[in-house]
Amino acid sequence: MIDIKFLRDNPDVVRASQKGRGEDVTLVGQVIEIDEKRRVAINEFELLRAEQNTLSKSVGAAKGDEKTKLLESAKDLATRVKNADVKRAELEAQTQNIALQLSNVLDPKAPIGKEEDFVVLEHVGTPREFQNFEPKDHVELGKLLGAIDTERGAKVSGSRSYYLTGVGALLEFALVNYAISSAVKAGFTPVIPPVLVNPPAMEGTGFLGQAAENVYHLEKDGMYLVGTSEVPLAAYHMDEVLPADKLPLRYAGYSTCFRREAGTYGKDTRGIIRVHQFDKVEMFSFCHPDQAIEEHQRLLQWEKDFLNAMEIPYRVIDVASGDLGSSANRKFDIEAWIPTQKAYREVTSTSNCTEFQARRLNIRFKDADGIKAVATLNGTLVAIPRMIVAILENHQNSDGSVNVPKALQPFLGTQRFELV
RNA sequence: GGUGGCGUGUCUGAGCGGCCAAAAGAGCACGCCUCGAAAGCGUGUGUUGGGGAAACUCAACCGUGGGUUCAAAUCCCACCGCCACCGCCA
Repeated sequence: MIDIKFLRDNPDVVRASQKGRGEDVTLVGQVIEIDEKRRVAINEFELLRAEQNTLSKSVGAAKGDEKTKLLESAKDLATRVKNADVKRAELEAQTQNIALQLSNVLDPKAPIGKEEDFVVLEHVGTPREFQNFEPKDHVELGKLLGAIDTERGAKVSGSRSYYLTGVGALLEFALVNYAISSAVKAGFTPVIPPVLVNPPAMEGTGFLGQAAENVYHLEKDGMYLVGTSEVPLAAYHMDEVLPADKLPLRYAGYSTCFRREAGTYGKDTRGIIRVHQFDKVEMFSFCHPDQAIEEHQRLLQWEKDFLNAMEIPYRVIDVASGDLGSSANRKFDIEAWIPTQKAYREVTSTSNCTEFQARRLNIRFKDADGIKAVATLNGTLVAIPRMIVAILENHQNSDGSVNVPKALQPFLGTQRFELV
């Protein structure tokens, strides 16, 4: 949620941000208008309440006729207080309601435009030339290696489902182990969070807004399945005040992620690029707002380190304003080269949510200047299926066997995946 | 799932319907003492919101949400959470 005081002082900045995102600009005016009314209502209520507090005290002290008389007027005042309070509560709720619809204020450096208007920041590595053979896609390779079984996945769980078997399963463990051990080396606290969360956690992280249709909701229990461990990691410190000298607090969460993938019919229907369930190691940082931009760069660097270790060519893009999540003020995606698609495809993503998410979740820090909202940032260290796709396709040999990146060899005990 | 107990500030822990932002202790900060420290002594120490340039002032907050009352941390109801015991269970 946006800071209403900031909005009051800088309405044009917020308007420009909304415009850049292609979102409703008139919300800004609506908030200002209702906020005005809200403050008037607060004032009315508080004046009446103060009067009531004084009167109530004198009722306690009074005796006999005096008391009967006072009670009479106190009763009348009580109803007026109640009415003023109801009005105040309504306006507070309305203000909140509209303010929550506003997205985070864009970083001025974020490219303005729609999804396709991203800016490529850099290319790392060179897409491999397949001289003597036609590269196979990951579905075919997965079958040859006994690593991925999408047919049985569909039989048991429908479309966009799969089994990782044999070296596929082993590859997941290796990726996770490599990711977690490098995260621990970098100072992250490894975390296995709950994936079933309650409404405050889900709402607080901002996933029940535009992204709501992609969330699995267990109505009987009033719970949600998370689409990323960002949710339980962010909510971990919900309603807490963190000591400033402990910042940044960095967590690496390993969890299963659930996504309905509503509205993606026909997109990536083949293989495991877009699935309903996958495992992921996610980095999450709570830091001082003044440090957020640097921290964002660090997260990006750790993501790049991972891709480098996997020996996969990729590019880094600065995601355009229209394609940012509502909490992010800037986002960098890493896209790995997928040979059979002759395209770069998203494998990781890191967002700077500044204080936007923390304000909703009520996560603050305390230093000499007082108590303020922290900044939160997140970034993918490794999303398993997409990384498997990238590894299989980029490191395949003509017979369908696949070379294992050096970094993973200690975890797998082999240099090469052979056909089954 | 059943029964019982409990939820108060950074923590422990008092709290009779009005005198309660809330005793006491601990912690923390500052000061005195000291060569320095510990101990001791003294002072201070919640958050959010409204108004105000500020000093300050007003209001709200005792798990959450309702209710009773002129007045609720205190009484009533619902929910959530924690603890104990029983039942079931990987």
